[in-house]
Amino acid sequence: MTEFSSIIQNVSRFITLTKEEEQLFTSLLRIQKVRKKQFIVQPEYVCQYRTYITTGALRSYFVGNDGQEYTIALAIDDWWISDFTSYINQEPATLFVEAVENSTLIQISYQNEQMLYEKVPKFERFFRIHSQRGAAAIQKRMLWSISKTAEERYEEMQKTYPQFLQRFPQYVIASYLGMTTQFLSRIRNQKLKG
Amino acid sequence: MTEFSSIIQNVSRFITLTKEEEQLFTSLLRIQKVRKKQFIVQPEYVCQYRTYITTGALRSYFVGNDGQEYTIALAIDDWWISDFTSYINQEPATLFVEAVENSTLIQISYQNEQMLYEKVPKFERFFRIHSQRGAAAIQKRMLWSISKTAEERYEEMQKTYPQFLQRFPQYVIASYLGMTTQFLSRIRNQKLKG
DNA sequence: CAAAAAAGTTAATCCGGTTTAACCGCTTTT
DNA sequence: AAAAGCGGTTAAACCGGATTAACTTTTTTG
Repeated sequence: MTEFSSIIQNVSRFITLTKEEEQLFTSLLRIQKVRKKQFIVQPEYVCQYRTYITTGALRSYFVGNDGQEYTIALAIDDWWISDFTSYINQEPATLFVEAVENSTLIQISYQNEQMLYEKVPKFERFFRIHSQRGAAAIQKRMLWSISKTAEERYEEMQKTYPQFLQRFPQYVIASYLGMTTQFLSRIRNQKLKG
Repeated sequence: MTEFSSIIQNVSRFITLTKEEEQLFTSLLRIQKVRKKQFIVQPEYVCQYRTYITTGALRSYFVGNDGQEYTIALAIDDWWISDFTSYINQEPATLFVEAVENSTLIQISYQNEQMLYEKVPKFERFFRIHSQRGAAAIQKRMLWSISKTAEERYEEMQKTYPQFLQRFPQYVIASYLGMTTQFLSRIRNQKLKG
């Protein structure tokens, strides 16, 4: 039972590791504590790490020319987060990734990930499956964002990720769901009444 | 120079294959010709194949309860397409995948793909990178769909994939861009004027 | 603990894009 | 060659959700 047991469990959903492989893997990781409101990725800097959340809550978001925030991803305990586009292409980020709560993270650097693939090729499989699932999730979200009303999107979130509604402030939820805080407030209110 | 040379080139962007590996790979593929308007995936049937387009044009789309079509993906020569969610989880599809032109496809079945991973683990890497890029592309599209106006989305498409505007009919483009054909028509018209 | 800043609510007004509907080519079918 | 069907255009009426703005509540900070 170490500080790495949760990430090893997470990885073990898709691949099986020997003790030696586990050790090699964890030797390439670093533990990072961040405080609420701290950024781990900022636009124009290359995203250096793939990040796993041991405990806490983070979000990634984009800021448009008009200053409006668009939340791309929400993540809590046992989820992964990053500006993946920046990370995989090792190019400047376009997103912020910000801690919404004080959090404990486990990170792997791009260099170490490449080394990991060489030494334990199984991880190609892990991240393949992980990326495929991620792509499916984003696609579903896109489909919802273009085909459902604001109210339906809110209801879906209530049903699928009720924990998120507790842990993220309203303005974050609203920007994740693609609506204004005012409109979200109206929806919540008329659901209480109606 | 075989019927498989284009797919091998495509795969060789990310991994290097020996002659034997190439042969093993192509032995697991099948070639499929489809005519315009034919479906290769339909809702409720499990998507059996990952599909590479040698030549032609296809699209995947979702039909809402109201009967409205939402185009998820457009693909032409040298692109991959599927209902990936259905394929990777081997669960019933929610999308249609339809040929927009007479097309020549190369397909790998789910079973054969698993066998390929066993015999040539490099393909884990290929599909990892492929999925990561796919996820990045969908994410960008989602960001555009929530943060840009209909006109900006059309202009972006004009800039990024001008070929698509030639090969897909207007109503497909409109549903890909998340607007009505009427509104797309208006945009195109007022851009001509001025 | 007070003051200031951030988060959330409520309501009036406004607008980007949909809906509805009529019409015009072009293909396809018979 | 007529009929039918599909893809595309145009325009009026309409609506979901944004904008603006004033206010209340909660959280953060000195």
